[in-house]
Amino acid sequence: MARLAARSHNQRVGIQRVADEASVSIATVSRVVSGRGPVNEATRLRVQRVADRLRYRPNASAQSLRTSKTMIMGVLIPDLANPVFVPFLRGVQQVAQAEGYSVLVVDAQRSDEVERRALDRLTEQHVDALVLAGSARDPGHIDELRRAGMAVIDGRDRATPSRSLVPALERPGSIAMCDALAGLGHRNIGFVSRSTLADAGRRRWNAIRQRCRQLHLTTERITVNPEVGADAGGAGLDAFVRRGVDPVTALVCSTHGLAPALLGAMGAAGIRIPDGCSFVTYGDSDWALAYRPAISEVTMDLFGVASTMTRRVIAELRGELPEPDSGPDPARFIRRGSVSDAPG
Amino acid sequence: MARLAARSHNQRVGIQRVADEASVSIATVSRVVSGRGPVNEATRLRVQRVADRLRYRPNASAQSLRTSKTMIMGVLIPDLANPVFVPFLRGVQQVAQAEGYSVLVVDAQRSDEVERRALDRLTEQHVDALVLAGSARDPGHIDELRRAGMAVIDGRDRATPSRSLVPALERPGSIAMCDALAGLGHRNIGFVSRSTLADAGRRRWNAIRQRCRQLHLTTERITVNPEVGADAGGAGLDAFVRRGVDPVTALVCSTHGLAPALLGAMGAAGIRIPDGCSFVTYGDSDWALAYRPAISEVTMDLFGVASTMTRRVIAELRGELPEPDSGPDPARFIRRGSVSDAPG
DNA sequence: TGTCCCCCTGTAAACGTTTACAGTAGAATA
DNA sequence: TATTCTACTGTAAACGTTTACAGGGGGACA
Repeated sequence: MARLAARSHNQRVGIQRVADEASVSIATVSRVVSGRGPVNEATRLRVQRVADRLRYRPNASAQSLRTSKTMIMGVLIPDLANPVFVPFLRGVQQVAQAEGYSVLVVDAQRSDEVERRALDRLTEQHVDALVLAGSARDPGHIDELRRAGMAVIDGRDRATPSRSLVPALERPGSIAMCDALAGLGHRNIGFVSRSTLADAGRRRWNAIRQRCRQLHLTTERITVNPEVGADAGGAGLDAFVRRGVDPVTALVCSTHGLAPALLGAMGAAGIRIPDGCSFVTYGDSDWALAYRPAISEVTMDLFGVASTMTRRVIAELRGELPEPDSGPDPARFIRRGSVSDAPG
Repeated sequence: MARLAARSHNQRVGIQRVADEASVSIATVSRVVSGRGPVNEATRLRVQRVADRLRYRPNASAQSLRTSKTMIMGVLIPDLANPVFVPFLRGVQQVAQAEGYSVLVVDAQRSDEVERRALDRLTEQHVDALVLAGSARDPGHIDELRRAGMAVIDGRDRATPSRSLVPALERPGSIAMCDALAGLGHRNIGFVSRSTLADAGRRRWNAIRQRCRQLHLTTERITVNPEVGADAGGAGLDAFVRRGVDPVTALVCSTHGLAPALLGAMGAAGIRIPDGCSFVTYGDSDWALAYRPAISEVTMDLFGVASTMTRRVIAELRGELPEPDSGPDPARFIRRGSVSDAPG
């Protein structure tokens, strides 16, 4: 008995039920709840009240089936484990939510196979639009989606012809940093990393080297391998920083995870920041601000980029024209206390 | 002309089209693509080929409308900006994806209002299930969803009656850490933080104090305010660590963002880790492993927790019985090089 | 008072599936 | 050969909306 009652309560209340209870046709109910079409004020109130009382919620599947709009957008993240993409996701999420869209998130987990399957499912799931963070492994697939009428926006769409979003952004950031250091009189810049350079590290090192060459600065690649820390490694850095001719006056840390260890090593070796040596790292870390002196960083505003992309794709969906490109460059060098004029 | 062709190409191919082209009824097509029901092998092949050729994709909205299953699950994150929740999201995502579900993610942005609206939309969106990270601000709302037949799983469901997931997990981690330190002979433990303690900090400090009292250890609250860093702050710590009677032999850092600064200060003050003092922090940081000595941490396996929760809710959806509670405790103290026996 | 118009409301046809049910053809059995 | 069974296939009715179209009732105008 109780069971039956529960069941009947489970019965989702549909438009028909509301219509009956309010003694109108389903068309009128639809007009009331969707706010489209003319309806007498008294009727509107009555229907509204009934709908509220019954806790009527329009069935999204039926709506999408009829209108072929789901009000869902998909976002494809190459690798959620990489914290770089979290602000991106937040950016999409926030704008989408504000504009009435829900967000279906897919983590490709760095796997082409997973990405392909995920995209397949997304299209079946009938998302209205697709926001791509970073590279699409299979551009053909994407084009196909576009041809099928889906709104797709890709990091690549931003002028840059680069294949992937992050590298495309990182380069200007590295360049800005080199320029800033040069402007402060630094002539020899050290790039500190482990002996093997991952993708990101290689890109950064290449960008720095290239820009420094243009600026007539010299660069040194400094390897800490692998036992850098408060105990060891400082001596090696010391050799670069304090040598008589052409000392390194600014150190760039290849990756954000290495920085605390490096800072520890420098402290142990008696290298003061920024007087003895300026210090820069990549990323967007909570501790970089907490440190004294605060650590300068090359950062990417992926939150901002994602917001813009999402706004664009929504504009496209609505047939409006996209907002103009504006705002500050998403890749920036943020100078903090850890960077000062070169000595001498 | 080209335009018309494009349009016609845009026309989503439905089950009818496939049926016509393969000279069968739509029922048969449905049977083939869904794999349910008997169908002659030759027919199956023919239909399959036509479907592939036409790139037929069943319309998800129609399917859900008919079956009232969306194969989407929602996950509600209290605050995506808090990196603690990222592994949680990954856990949900990964399991869901593997089991054929898509994930609709909602960021409550620490706002009750946003959370309420998001939940509303989720229910309209007709997700099959809901995974809640952390507290649900409005338990009534959740209960209502449950009554409406949705599978909902909440962090609170794990034995602990605590209101929110993270605090509930963090406490055992803190306790494990205290136990470990006690086992190594530490008798006086310092808790280092800024002068004002945020929620998380307060919880940690309370847990530590309470456990240490049980273990007959003494605790000291040490405030670094706010200019700790390689330059300053070390002296203050020094006073606690080196004093004659009852020195602090282990420092616990209140929050992961403060740790690098603290380590810098200790290095500058000449406090060696772990010989001069053991060191522990909270969180799950990439740099904690890179540091030398590697930093010990109190961590929460939110990825694991989320996986389990998701598997559970999927089991519920399928009417299977949930897998038994197993695996290691999600809250752990991970001892690394930064912790050693107490001196003496 | 008759006519036109406007505002509101109802009817019914989609949207693209799944699935209960009925039907058909051929094989196997009597 | 007649019957029953099996294995497959088709028909049609949902699922819960939106929306084009038609209809009805009253006020304004002639």
